[in-house]
Amino acid sequence: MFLSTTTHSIDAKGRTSVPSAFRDAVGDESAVFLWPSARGPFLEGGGKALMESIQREIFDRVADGSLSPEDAEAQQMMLLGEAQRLAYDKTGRIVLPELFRTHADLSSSATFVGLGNRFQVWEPAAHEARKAAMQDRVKSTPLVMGIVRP
Amino acid sequence: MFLSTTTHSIDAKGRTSVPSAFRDAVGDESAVFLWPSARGPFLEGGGKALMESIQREIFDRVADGSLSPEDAEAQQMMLLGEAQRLAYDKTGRIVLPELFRTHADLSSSATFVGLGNRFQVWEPAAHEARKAAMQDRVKSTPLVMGIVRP
DNA sequence: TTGAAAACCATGAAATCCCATAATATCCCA
DNA sequence: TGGGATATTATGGGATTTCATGGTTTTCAA
Repeated sequence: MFLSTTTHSIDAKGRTSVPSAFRDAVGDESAVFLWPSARGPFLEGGGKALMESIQREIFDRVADGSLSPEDAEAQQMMLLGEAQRLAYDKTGRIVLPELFRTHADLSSSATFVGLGNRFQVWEPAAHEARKAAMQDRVKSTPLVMGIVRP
Repeated sequence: MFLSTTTHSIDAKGRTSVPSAFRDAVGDESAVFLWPSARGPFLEGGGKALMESIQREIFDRVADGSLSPEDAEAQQMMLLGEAQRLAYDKTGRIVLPELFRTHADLSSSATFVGLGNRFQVWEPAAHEARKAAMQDRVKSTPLVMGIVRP
C-alpha cells in the first residue's frame, strides 16, 4: 500500500530516489510503473499489481458492455502505451525519462504522493497548490465513514 | 479494539511508546498508521485493518455513485497521502515525524485515546480541554448505553 | 571513439537496534 | 489472602544500520 508524501531531489542525470516505503510496497519486483497523467501535469504510477488490475478492469468493462472497444483502446493507449517500467538500482533510484520530466514540469525535485493502490509524482510547488484545493474539497464532502465504521 | 487513554513521554529523539494495549490491538503487524487530522490539532490512526477499510469504502462509494471520482481522489490525497506507517521497535516505540508533532503541538508527551476501530493522539492539555467539551456534549444527548444499563 | 546509460563507491544524516534500568503489574505458592 | 518472585512496561542512551544523494568508473552501442 502506497502511503505518505515525500520529496526527493533530481540530480543532473535525471535520477531520483523512489521512497523507501514505496519500494517495500512493490515487493521484490524492484521496479515501478509510471506514465504521464492524462488529467494534469503529474505522473501516475504503481506496482506490477496495479498494471495488471488496470488491464483486467478494461477487459471486464468491455465484456460487460460498460466500455466500448474504441474507448478501451483509447484507455490502453494512454495508460499502457505511455507507461514505462522503471527498475530502480541498488540504492533505490530510477531515471525519470525526459518526456516524463517535461510533462510534470520537474526540474530539481519530485514529490511522491501515496494514494493507496497507486501513487502520483508532482513538482513540489504544484503539489502544494493541489493539496490546498483538495483540502477545501474534503471539507465540503461527507467524511469517509471508514473512520467511524468497523 | 483500541480502548482507554494513556499518556506517554516523548524523548529527545522524538520517540514515544505505543500503549501496550494498542500494540495487542494491531496484531502481529508491529506497526500503526497515523496521519494529521483534517479536523483539528491532533493525530488520527489505527491498524492495517483500518487503512484497508478506508480504502475499500472509498472504492465502494465511487462504485455506488455516492462519491465522485474527484472527491475520492481528494479523500485519498488528504488521508492516505498524509498517513504514515510507523513500525514500532522491540520495546514498542515509534518516532513521531516532525510534521506530526507540529500539527498536534506535541512536545514532551502525548496522550493516546482509544476510539474502538481507531485512536487519536493529543497534546495532553489539549486533550483535557477536548474531553471537557465532549463531556458536555454527552450530557445533552441520550446515552447510547442506556438500553443495556440496569 | 565518444557519448549516454548503467553499475559502482562514498558520505552525512537520520532511523533503528540493542543494552540497561526503574517502575509497575502479574503470578504463584505458602 | 498476603507477599515475595517473576514478567512486563516505559524510558534513557550509545552503537549500528539504513537512506538519500553526490560523484566516479565501467559498459555498451552508435
